Amino acid sequence: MRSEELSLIRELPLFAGVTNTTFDKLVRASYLQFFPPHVRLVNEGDPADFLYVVVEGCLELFAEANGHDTTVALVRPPSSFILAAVLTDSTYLLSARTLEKSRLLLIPAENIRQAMDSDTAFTHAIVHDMAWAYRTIVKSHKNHKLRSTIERLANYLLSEEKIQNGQGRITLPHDKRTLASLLGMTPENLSRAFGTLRQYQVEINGREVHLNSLEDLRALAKPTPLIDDAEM
Amino acid sequence: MRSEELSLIRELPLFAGVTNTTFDKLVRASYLQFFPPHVRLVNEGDPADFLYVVVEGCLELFAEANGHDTTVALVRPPSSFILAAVLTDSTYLLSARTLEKSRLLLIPAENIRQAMDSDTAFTHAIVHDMAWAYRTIVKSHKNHKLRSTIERLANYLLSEEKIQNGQGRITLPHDKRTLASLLGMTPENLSRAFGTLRQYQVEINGREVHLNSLEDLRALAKPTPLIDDAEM
DNA sequence: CCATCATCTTGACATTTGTCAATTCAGCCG
DNA sequence: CGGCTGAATTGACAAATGTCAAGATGATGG
Repeated sequence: MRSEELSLIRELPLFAGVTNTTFDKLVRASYLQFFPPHVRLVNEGDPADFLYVVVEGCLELFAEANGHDTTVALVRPPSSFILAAVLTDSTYLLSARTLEKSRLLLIPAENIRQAMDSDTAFTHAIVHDMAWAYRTIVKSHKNHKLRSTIERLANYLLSEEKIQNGQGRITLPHDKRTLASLLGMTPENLSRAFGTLRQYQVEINGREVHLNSLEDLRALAKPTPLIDDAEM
Repeated sequence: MRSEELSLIRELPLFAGVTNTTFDKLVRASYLQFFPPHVRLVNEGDPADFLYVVVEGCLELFAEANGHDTTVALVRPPSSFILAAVLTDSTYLLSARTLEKSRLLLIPAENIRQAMDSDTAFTHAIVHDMAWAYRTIVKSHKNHKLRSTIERLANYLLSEEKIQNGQGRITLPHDKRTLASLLGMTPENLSRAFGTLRQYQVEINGREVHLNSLEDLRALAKPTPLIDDAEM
């Protein structure tokens, strides 16, 4: 592992405040690897052998049932995923695949548990990671139970606008199939929802989206920090 | 606080393995109180001043938006709630109200954080509680995104049957309004869904439900441990 | 530059779910 | 016992969302 990579990983929230000893032990036991796009890395139901950390790229967490699948979350650096399965020493509840070429750190579950026993700062970092992940999915759950598909799309666009800070001009970071699945709708319906948003001054051209009236869009979306704020 | 109550609380998963010193400090700073039914205790958006532990009774966690509300979870003893808000020192994402007369332990957030700094066993208990809560809501999220309302109801009935161990005969623990909201549907639709289930040998009489063919119901529900198992 | 493949879009239609209003039902209190 | 209240059910209808099939579009490689 090169030193620039090491320092990148050292800065991850998961390692905030941990001792160098703990960090060295964890990293020595881990694997840092590139994976090509569209590779399935985790299968729901399998025992949780590793904690994954996204160092670069983008991962999709999804679940399957009845021949359908649905996207539960998209994970970008710097963030771990499937932490809860590792902590409870049980099976993964979600599957994961790369959306793009991605660099991941794989930390053996056993080493995570050992580090928790010996380094309180690490345990604290774990607690924060878990709490953050929990709040994120609670928000997503509220988003789905309280809003229509069009409202979810409108809020998604407003969130992206804030993230990309694009002065009302954003680029969709994923293909529309994936976006539709994340928003809990079919691709056909996503197309129609974009059509409906035209009357709110939303112009779409491939992945380029122009939000010509943030006011109009906000009036429709009614965003609230209790669902839409990213916090951190 | 009486000694029988104390020992009940001492047995909570949240306090598993913590030192007597930590436990005493926490309990001395806390309030153990009865609350009547239908009392709102927590408002989403308010700063997280307390961690709540359900010692007796039943709590409903819900969220509001656009004049609607939806039930996110029902909490029974022994379980804490809104732990994540306390750990991140932020605002509650969910509101809470009693469904029945309930006894709650209110632990000041500040004391939780202090105890985490001084007692590693407590931190570990917190980690497990969080991980369990996270997995629970991930399952709920999958339940909603991957299943129809009837499938959700069918699986709910099967889960209750397992919990109540009723040989195909169960009693709904809540009124149907609440059940409908938990399952993400309207009360009218819940009625109709019960009607549909008649052809799967489900008889309903007030809150008494007879599942006369678990096989038929399972064929419809297609339960999976990755959504429906309670684990712990 | 064309052929090809995948993605996206559109239209017609089916299904699911919600809404509103009316009615029934059950518990409770005087 | 009667009447009140809230919960639950039912029916008729509307709206939201999904499905299937057909085209359009856009990127890619020979």
